[in-house]
Amino acid sequence: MSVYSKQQKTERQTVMTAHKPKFGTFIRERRTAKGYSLRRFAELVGISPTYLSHVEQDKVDSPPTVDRIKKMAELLGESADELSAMAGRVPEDLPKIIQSQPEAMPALLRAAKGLTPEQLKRLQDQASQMRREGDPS
Amino acid sequence: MSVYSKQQKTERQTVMTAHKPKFGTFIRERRTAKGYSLRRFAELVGISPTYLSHVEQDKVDSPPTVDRIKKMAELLGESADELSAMAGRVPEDLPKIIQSQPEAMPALLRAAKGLTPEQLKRLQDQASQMRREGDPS
DNA sequence: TTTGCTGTTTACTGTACACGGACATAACCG
DNA sequence: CGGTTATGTCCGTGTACAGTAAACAGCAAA
Repeated sequence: MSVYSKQQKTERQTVMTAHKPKFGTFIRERRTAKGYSLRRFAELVGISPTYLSHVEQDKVDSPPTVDRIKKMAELLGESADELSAMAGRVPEDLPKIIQSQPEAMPALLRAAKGLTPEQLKRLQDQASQMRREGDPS
Repeated sequence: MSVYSKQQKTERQTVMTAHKPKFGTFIRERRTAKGYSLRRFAELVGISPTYLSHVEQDKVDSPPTVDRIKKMAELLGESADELSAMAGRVPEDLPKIIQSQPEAMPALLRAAKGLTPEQLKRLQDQASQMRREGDPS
């Protein structure tokens, strides 16, 4: 470690250590419940059996990328958003949405921080309605 | 490339190629406008002059990490969110917010997709008001 | 007891994100 | 004019992340 790199890899690390139900453990539980062998499931997801084994044992420092997580979710009948959160990652379509309005989207998220699921649902409904109404300018 | 790795590094790549105003070019313009030398600015940001030079020439495949971008924004008097978007990255506090409500937050963002800045502002205000009202359950 | 599955371990690979030292160029000062 | 100092750049190197490959051990059926 040199004189630079004073505040490196902070975000990912802290996020990663935060997945409570253990991503790998959860995947293994669901995979076996679905009757997939490790090799078979790895093949369907598009990763190596080796890597899947490591992931399911939580032996990897950072979980798979979002596209693989999405594949897993589809095969297991789970929510991709839920799995992504468990893995400490952001669902793949969200960055583009955020960057399309670099000021307003982050501001909205920060304002929505801490709200209950019910409150968030109401917000979501209002957003949908705005879209139906069209641009009011 | 082996039999696996069929759909690798999709997200980052596509996002990266999307920064229109060229992140590096923009940084250089703002830095020189502020009268910082490359070495001085690099020192303040906490990166090496070499690396900064590469970044400003857009010679790097992917721009700096969010924490360094944030530092740059502060020094240059620019919006960290704006710079992050330009670099194809998500502001560092957002992943945690999203993951705190893995279903509702992505749903909200998707519903808000395509709305105008004015509409988003209205949503944001409503969110702020909800928070003041507290949990209605 | 071999075959054929299961999952696991050790070692290796390629790319992203960065650092360090040597370098060329221009400005400044005596 | 020559030497010093500050500018930015090129080339090589290092490390972490996201994986792969080959070889392995355990077990069940033929």
